[in-house]
Amino acid sequence: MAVAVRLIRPAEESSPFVLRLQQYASLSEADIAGLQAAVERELTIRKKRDVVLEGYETRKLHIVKSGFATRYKLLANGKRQVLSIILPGDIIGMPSAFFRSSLYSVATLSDVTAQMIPLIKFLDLCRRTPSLAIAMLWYTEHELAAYADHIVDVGRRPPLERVAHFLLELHSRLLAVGCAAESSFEMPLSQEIIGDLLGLSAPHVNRMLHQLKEENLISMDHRRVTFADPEGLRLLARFEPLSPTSLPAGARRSA
Amino acid sequence: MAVAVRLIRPAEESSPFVLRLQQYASLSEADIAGLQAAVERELTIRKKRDVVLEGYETRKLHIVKSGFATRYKLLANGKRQVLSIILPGDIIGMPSAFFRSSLYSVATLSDVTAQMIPLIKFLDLCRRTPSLAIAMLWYTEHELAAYADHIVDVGRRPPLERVAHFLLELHSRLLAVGCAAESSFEMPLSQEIIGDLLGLSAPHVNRMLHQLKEENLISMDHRRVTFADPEGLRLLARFEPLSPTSLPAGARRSA
DNA sequence: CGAAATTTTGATCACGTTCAACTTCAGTGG
DNA sequence: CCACTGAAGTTGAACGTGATCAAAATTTCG
Repeated sequence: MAVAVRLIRPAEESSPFVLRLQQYASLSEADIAGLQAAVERELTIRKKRDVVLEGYETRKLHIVKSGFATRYKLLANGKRQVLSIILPGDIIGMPSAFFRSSLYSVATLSDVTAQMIPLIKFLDLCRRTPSLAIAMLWYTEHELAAYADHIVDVGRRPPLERVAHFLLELHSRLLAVGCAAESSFEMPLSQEIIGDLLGLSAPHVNRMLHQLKEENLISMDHRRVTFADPEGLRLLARFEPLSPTSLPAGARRSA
Repeated sequence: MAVAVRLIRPAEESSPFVLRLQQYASLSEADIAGLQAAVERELTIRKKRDVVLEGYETRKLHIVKSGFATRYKLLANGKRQVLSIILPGDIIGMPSAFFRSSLYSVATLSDVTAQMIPLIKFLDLCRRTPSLAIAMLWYTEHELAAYADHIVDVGRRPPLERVAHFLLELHSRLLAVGCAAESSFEMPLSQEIIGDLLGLSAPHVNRMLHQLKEENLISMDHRRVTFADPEGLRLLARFEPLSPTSLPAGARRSA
C-alpha cells in the first residue's frame, strides 16, 4: 500500500520546480505541459538586482531555474531581516503576489534565470488542474514549516546551534536541487547576510563559524563549506530534515 | 469593476473559517455545503489539553470554531518557542498533518470547539472544488506572511516594539473574528507565553508592558488590554495590518 | 479558603552588539 | 599582469541589553 514517493523517470529533464511538485502530488504529463504553457517568458536577472520591492505591487510569479536570491525586509531602524534564501525550484513572488502590495523585497545574489507566470494565469491553471492545486497547497505548507523552523531558530536557539542548523538546512536544500556534494557545498552568502538571516551580527556569525571549525565540525575554504563531522553537527543543532513529506493515498488518485 | 470583498449576507450564520475563506475566493452555497458535509464530527477540547503532539502522526484537521490555543515547539535545552496563537477560524493540524510526523505541538488555552475533517477527505474535497483549493492556497499564503512577520519580530525588532507589534496583531486578528472591541480586548495569554512567542523572558515582557503603560500607549486591567493611544502604538511598532488581501479578477470567476 | 499559577520587583552577570581598525580577497582597468 | 579598489572577512575592546535567578506580591482557580 505504501508507495515510493520519488519514482521519477531519471531520463526526463525536469526543472527543479516540477521535481519538487512531484514530491507532493503526482502530476500527469498533461499537467506539466499545461504548466509549461502558462510560462509567459523565461528571463535572466543579473547579480545583485532587486526583483521585487517592498511596497510595490506584483502580480507575477517567477519560478527559479538557477541561481540564488534573498527574500528580506528592511526595518525603519535600518536593520534588515532576511526571511529566506531562494534557491532553484523556489518561487519568487510568494507570498508577495498574493497581497495588495509586496510585503518583502527580493534581491538576487547571483545571476538568476526564471520562468515568469502571471499570478492570475497560474491561479486559473490551478483551478483547471486539481492535482496542481493540491501540489501547490502542499508546497506552501512545506514553505510554512520552513518558516516555522526559522522562527524557532531565531527565537530560542543559541547562536552556535543556530549557525550549525542553518548550514545543515542550506546544505540539504542545495542537495535536493543538485547544487551540493554529499557533505560539502559552495555557500553563496556573505556572513553579513547570514547574520541578517539568523538575527545575529556579522562579527558574531564569524566567531560561531570559527568555533565550529575549532570543534572540528566543519571546515571552510573560501566559500566552500565541508562538513567534517556531519553527525556531530546534526547532534549539536538537533537538525531534523524537513523534506520527507508523507503522501496520503488520496493524493495520488487522479481526478 | 472593483468589487466589495466582504459582501456576506449578515443574516447567515457563518463560521469564522468560512468567513475567512470568503475573503480569498468566492465560494458558492454548494461549496460551503460540501465543506460542511466533509466535517466528520464536532468536538470540544478542554482547557490546557494537548491536541497535537510533536513527533506523533496526525492526519486530521481541526477547524476552530471558538476558543484559543498555541502552536509551539519544545527545544532540547528546555526552552519553548511559540509559533502562533490559534484563534477561531484557524486550522489546527496545519502544517503538521502534511508531514510524516507532526512538527509541532498544539495545546489549548481555553475550551476549544472544533470541527474535525480528515486530511484525505479535505484534500479530495479541494480536488473536486477548485474555488476551495484556491481559497486554501490563499489562506496558506496568508499564514505564511504572518509567519514571516513573526520572523522579523523575533529577529530584528527591539523588545518594546516587539511587544507593541504583537498586541496590535493579536487585536486585529481577534477583531476579525468578533472577539475584541474596537480598541480593547481580553488577552488570553500569560506573560510567559508571550515571552515564548516573542523570544523574550517573562520578566522582560512584564517590563515592556509596563513601559507601554507608562508611555500612555496602553492600559491594562486584569487581562483586558486597552489601547489608550492606538495611533501612537502603531507608529511605535510600525504596524501594518496584514489583512487587506487583494483579489485578482480571475479569482472570482467560476470554473 | 487554600494552593497553585502568574505577575512583579530587584540585583547580578553573561552574552552578543557595536564600533573601529586591520587583513584578506575578488574584481577591474591601466 | 599587476596595481588598485571596494567588498568581505577577521580581530579586539568596551558597552549595554536582556537573561537569569530568586523572592515577594498578587491573582486565579479548585
